[in-house]
Amino acid sequence: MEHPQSQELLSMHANLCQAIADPTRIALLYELGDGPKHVSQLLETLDLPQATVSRHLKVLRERSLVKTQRDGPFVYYELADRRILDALNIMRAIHTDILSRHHQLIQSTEE
Amino acid sequence: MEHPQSQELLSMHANLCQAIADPTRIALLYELGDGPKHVSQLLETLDLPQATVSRHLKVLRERSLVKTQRDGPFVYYELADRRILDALNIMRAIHTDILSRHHQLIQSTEE
DNA sequence: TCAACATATTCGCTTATCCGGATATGTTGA
DNA sequence: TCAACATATCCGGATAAGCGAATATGTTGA
Repeated sequence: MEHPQSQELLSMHANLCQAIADPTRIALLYELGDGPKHVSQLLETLDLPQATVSRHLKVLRERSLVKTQRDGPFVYYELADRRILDALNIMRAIHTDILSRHHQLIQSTEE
Repeated sequence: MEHPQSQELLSMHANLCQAIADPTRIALLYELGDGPKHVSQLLETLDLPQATVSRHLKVLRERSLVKTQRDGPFVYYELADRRILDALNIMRAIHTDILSRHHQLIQSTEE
């Protein structure tokens, strides 16, 4: 298999991956997996300062991972592409496996 | 759908995603998608300083995304879990779609 | 044992990212 | 129009991530 990619494309690819490299943003994306929500709703479940959530939403917006829609005073955020959840789930599955493998290692060392 | 995750797990998840948030590491992972390669082979295709590649490989190693095997003077690197390619491909597909959507926007604005 | 090659690490520096608090902007109903 | 609420941005300062150059470690064959 060939994977020739320009430095430029690689950078942009990495930039997109950067968006999911933060715990708050991962939580936001999973929250939005349930459907569109406005900022106050997100604040409720995440329990973080409003400025913090807004800043992270901006990162997701800038990278086009979410889209927004204003409804009166509220701004609803929505996933722009649900495949982002697939990517996150794969990463989580890999992570789970790594953890359980480490766990096994520790177990077998202890006995 | 429920996604209750402890802050701790979210951090670790993010930490794993962090690994793919760099163009050099993405390139390395795709290179290793072809099969195990030693550092000099990776240097050839990536055309980067040896220290740089070694540092990035260390990041991947620390997060258990790659495993190593020494063969004489060479250290072979190999993907620990090929699903990482699936995750990367999804991110790339999302990125491609974003780009083409932007492109369409520009086109329709110009006309 | 030692020169030569393969790989890893350290150092000093620059740049990026994250945060909380304060403040600004946008929107509504009275 | 203005108070009240929703959201976004700005400002420092702290922490982390990136880099190149130099150096250290590991391995081999002579």
